[in-house]
Amino acid sequence: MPELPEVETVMRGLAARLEGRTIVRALVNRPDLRWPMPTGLAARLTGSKVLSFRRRAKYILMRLDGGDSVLLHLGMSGRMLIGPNRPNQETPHEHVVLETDDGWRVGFVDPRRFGSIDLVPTDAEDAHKLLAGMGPEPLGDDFDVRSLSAALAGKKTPIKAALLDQKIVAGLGNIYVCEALYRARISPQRLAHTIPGARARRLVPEIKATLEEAIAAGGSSLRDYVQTNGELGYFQHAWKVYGRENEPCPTCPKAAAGGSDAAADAACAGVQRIVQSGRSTFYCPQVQR
DNA sequence: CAAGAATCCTGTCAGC
DNA sequence: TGCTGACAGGATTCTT
Repeated sequence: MPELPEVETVMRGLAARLEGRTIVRALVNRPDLRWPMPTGLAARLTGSKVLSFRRRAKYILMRLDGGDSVLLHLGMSGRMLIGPNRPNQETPHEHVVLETDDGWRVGFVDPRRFGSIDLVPTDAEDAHKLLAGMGPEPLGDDFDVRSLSAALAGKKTPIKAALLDQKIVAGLGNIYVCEALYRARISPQRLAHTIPGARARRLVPEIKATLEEAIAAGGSSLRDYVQTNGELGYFQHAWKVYGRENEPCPTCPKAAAGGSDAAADAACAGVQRIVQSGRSTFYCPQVQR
């Protein structure tokens, strides 16, 4: 489930449970996820104290005493299960398990195994191959109209694809790109180099607002997530276009609402789904230009 | 070099 | 009910 807001939510849940704790036992249940597990991972984790957490793009960094950080990516299907440590708690696809000195258990579950885990020196986290070259954090001050405009200048790819490119902005995924483009009234098919200017001035604040609202929604349900099965947040109810193919566009007037807008209603066919670079895009051609 | 396709893997769900 | 195919929130690697 993980785009930036979900990763942020997961990171906060992990921090609340693990910061300051010592890992008394670590299980590494398979030799690889997307890539081979780092050598000596279980040994490095066992006995370590967890100092702090950080998120970078869709990655979680867990700092350990001793100078290493664990670099974690949830991939497409990764979840963290947090609960009291009890016997016989095997869960399918639970690839890594941490047990704490205060009797808690954290499991990394990832059926599709697109996730990854690595170790990186804490003082060189951002030099890791997976983080080097990453674009600005969308919620940071470095991401603004100027920086986005510069990154999009001359790009002939559709804006949808450009925003999914982590080198341009780090942490957006398919859902939030669709939502932010809708809110900014920009067609996902518009070429990226036409965005700088008025459109970038609309887009940047909508990206930030969409992510902030989603984090607020995910954070509110953190307790549920900790207690049960990893179901996260309730922001999905706030999606305006994602996953809503053929549903009415929330902006376009509806015939039932009055009748005087019949012409506009006839022009709006509702939310459309198209495929761009192999992935679904949801948008309203009437609203987004 | 840039842009799009193929790829890794399993689970779920719609349609027959 | 069971089978089949499409599709899924990612991001690297391979082709064009």
